[in-house]
Amino acid sequence: MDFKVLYQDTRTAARSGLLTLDRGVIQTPIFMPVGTQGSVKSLSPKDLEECSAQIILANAYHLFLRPGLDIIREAGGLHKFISWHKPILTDSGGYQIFSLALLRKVKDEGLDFQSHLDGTRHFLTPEDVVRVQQALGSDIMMPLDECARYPVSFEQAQRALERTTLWASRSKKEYDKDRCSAHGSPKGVLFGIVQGSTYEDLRKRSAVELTEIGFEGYAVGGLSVGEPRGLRYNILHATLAHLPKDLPRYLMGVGLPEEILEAVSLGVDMFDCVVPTRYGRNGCAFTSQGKITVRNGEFSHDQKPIDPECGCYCCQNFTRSYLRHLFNAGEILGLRLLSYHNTYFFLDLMNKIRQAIKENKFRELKDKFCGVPC
RNA sequence: GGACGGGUACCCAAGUGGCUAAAGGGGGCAGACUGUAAAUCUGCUGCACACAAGCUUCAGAGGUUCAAAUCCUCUCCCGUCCA
Repeated sequence: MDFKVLYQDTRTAARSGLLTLDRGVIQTPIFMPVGTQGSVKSLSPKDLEECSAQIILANAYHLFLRPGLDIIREAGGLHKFISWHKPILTDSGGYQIFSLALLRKVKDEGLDFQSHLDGTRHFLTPEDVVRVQQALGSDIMMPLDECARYPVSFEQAQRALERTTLWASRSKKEYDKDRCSAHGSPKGVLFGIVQGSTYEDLRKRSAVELTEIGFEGYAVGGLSVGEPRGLRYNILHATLAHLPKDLPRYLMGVGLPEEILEAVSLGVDMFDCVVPTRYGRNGCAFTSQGKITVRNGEFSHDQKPIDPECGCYCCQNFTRSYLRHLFNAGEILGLRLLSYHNTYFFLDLMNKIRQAIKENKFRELKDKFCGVPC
């Protein structure tokens, strides 16, 4: 893996660069559409290419439970299985510790959980989780971490952070083992995940400890879980200050367009979020004029495209009136077209961000965008 | 002509003396969604109103009762069956 910052904005910490992986070169800042179960919901790999996706996310936890590693191995790895040949970042399942809280018990040794699908019990160690991701053929692997809910006491946040560091260190050892054994197939890299909730000193400690272990990139986890926005950016800013400047920084699970702009201005390189596809499925579209709920009555006679400034297939061919009709009639095409548009919109925004950084006009872009309610 | 059954809000439909401005669906209107157990979830949906009081409702008209969508009488409509 290689990461090069090519352009540095002079008025903010925003930067643009190239992240080179075995399966492709990624221009940063980048947004990664989320395909938890090996599918960016309702979109085909062809759609994703048309939207100029450079990398997508998949989830090791979900794929481990279903269809299971044997089936993915049989297919020749995740890329072949899902027919997506650009890079894939796999999330470990750390977030599922957070979102499926009722079904799991977190121990230092690993994660004891019950499948949300059939109730079967499983035990996964951080080493297992690295091996699962290696078996999938992941390009960027995330270690098992403990994502604390919000709000959480200092002591609990500290415990989650200590466990995250312990697991990070064990993940790194497991990862190093495999790297020593030489074989020619594409190799994934391993990132670290900073935790520490909204406590600046915990965030600093987490960042420092992970940097000592040494990863190929660093993610900030445990944000956008309900904390106030102002606090979020203070914490993000404080966290980034303790991470290496010459390695990629990934803000996990974020976010809305204005949140991405804010985070880019603080120096974040990578994002992922379910928002474009989930909002799309639920009848909500992002536009250059802000967010609109396409289901709403005001669009029943609106013969304009979702976003007149958008060049996507949906906006070039269909009206708001038709999209609203599709949603009202429960037609599956509606949610697919909106997912397509939203994904295109987010990736186009990232393209504009990169261009603006290159031209040293990022501040102007951000101000223009954040003047619009998202 | 006769015998039953039925007419409840935008639609379907429950309710058979007070706890009913009226269950539940559908439809309509709005909101939420952030490393996806989500094509999901939450509100509102007689009128008026910022809220509260208030006003008008269960085919229509009369009646019984302290109290009626609910009981009685007549009328009008709709279905099914028999002549």
